[in-house]
Amino acid sequence: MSETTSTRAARLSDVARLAGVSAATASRALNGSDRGVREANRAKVLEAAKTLGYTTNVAAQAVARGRNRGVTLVVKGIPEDYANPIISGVVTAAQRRGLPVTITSAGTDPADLVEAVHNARSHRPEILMITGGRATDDATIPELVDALQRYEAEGGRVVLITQPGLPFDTVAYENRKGGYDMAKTLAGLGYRNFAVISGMKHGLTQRDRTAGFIEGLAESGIQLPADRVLIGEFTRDAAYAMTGDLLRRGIPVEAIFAVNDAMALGVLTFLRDAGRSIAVAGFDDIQALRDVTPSLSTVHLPWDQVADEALTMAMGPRGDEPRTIMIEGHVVVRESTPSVVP
Amino acid sequence: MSETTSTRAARLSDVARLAGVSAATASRALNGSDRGVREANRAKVLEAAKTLGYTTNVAAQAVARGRNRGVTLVVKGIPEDYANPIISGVVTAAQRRGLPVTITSAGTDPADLVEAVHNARSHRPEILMITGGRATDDATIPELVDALQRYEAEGGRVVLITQPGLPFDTVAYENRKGGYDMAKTLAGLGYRNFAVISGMKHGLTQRDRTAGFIEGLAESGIQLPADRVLIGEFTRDAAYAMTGDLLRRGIPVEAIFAVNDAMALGVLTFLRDAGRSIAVAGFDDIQALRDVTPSLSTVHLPWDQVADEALTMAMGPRGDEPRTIMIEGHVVVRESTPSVVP
DNA sequence: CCCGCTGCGGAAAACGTTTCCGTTAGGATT
DNA sequence: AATCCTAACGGAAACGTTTTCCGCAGCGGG
Repeated sequence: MSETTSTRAARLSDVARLAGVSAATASRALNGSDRGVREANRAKVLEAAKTLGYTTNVAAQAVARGRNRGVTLVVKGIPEDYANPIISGVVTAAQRRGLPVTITSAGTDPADLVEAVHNARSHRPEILMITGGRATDDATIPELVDALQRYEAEGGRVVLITQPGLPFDTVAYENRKGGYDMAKTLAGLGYRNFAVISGMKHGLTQRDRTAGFIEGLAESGIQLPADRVLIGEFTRDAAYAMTGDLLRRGIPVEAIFAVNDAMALGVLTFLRDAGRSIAVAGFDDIQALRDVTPSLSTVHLPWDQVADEALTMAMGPRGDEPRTIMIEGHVVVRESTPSVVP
Repeated sequence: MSETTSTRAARLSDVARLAGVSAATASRALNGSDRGVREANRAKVLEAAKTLGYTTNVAAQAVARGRNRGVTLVVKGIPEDYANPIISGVVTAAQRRGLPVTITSAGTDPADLVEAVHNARSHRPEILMITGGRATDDATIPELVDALQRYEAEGGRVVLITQPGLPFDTVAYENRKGGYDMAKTLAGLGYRNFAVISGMKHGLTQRDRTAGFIEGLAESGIQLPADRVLIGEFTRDAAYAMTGDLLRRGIPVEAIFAVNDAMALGVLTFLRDAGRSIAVAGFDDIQALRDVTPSLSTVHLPWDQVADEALTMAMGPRGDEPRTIMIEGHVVVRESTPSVVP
């Protein structure tokens, strides 16, 4: 406890004094770009800042400017081990534009999301981006919409990466069509007996993907009995467990459609552990798939493009109406769904 | 452009006025926990905050308090798809303690790290946590140390999750010993001809793991020729490519040690693609391994514990001297390194 | 020689909180 | 009934920036 000389952090006025200019000039030299500062002074300020180890106090900056630079990304349930492709997409896209991005995570509970949004809102970022599926039965939606609308009214920018339907600029991807296409593809490969491993009942993402899949099957002349749709948590581990349940029931299944890749991996691994050979298909085309055997058939989504569109929309002028950009995916057939010889 | 009524965000004084109390009281009711507020008033304030859709302006709060609540985590190169186990560990550990965590990512370049730290520092968080390997030849280290020491002098808390040796509280894991143990284990399984797939020359993590491995081999009576240590980027893709180089050279290799799991997966996949059967071992024991075949032998590290120790250290009192906590891993033998029958 | 620009610098007023400190009310103690 | 304590409250001064507004100098054109 000897050398704990608790110094104050250097502040702008310190820099200004050392450089022999006013705080206003120092500010202009360091951050405010619009107005000119004589070259000699600018150099002195930069020099002084360096010797003092000065860092802008962004909090103070945000207070003065009324807004925080950059984008705040609210994500549902980070701790999943398979990286969320949206996160890396947004981070890279923002980096390319020189925007700082702050990630705040919410639990999987809808109420957590609202809280996380409140939290993010309290940072007053220029851009507030929210990702994570919505649920139909979600009682917190009105509250969420309210908070976000208020935020927009205050001059903030809101972009959603999720299902369309909320009154905000949205980048969405074709969940239903992806499921539909996958069903047709699998039927085309000769499969007839299916099961679906899905997530929480009311989640829109999984609901649309499942509904699309069922519709695609129906159009191929295949009825999917209700008990073939298993529902649980939206995670790899839950999918692993659900596959066990499914097999224990002794239903003859030829192919399992999991509503996302992480879950599909859980299914795949369970089947391998159990020594069963059943076709598996997923959704998302996360990078982790590259290292898995058999390679997984899935619906590819161009995540980088999704993130990029979202950022472009956020940085562009605000439209009169909320816009929605739909991104299409396409089915990729790999080893996990070999064609069936009749 | 009709209803773009750009309202001001509600501020504390608005809430106070509506509740019929002073700003001071409103502040105490909403955030300042220490002092008492009469129950009736507290209720009125909360009510008013709700109807106004008030959110604390954390920037202003940070300015007033002089510090931002929570931990800022600086990570090297987020966009890797295999989730960094440290990130999820820290996020969960912080969540459990009710601390908000902000993640800022730096590129892979050392200079990027310094910049990211400057950036993080400018947020004035209570806790500044840095993860990502250090390099020996890193010219930016003095600058980094300087910035961090200044930060501590200003009253901030710095914790590193990386190699020991810098004058800050550090949580480190036994890289050298892990490599060493892995070598002995593999030798014990009967392997004799090895190659190592490693990352950037001067990275301490990979250097220690590699050095430990070589030492372990030596102690088992095996010399590892220098040309058997391949060096490239610290990523899965680079490892994939390096494995190709290795095989093209026609060296008879029985087992490949990759200095981390992501790289080991690249190796594994290349071997599979090339139809070769060579033993592979990694390091870290990331969760993604569960879904891969053959299951990968690796050095297990208790990441949740690492993160937890780091947070505990950060929240506890500051010691007179920087402390270092070493976390040990242990070898896990799985299918990718079957025992060799001589 | 005067006038109006232009370009730059500084003083000071915001920005939205927290917190210090003084004040008041009301109950407990003599 | 007078005094002392304590708890709750409010006014106002911070916190570290940005930005507005004003002043000043220098300069070219009339």
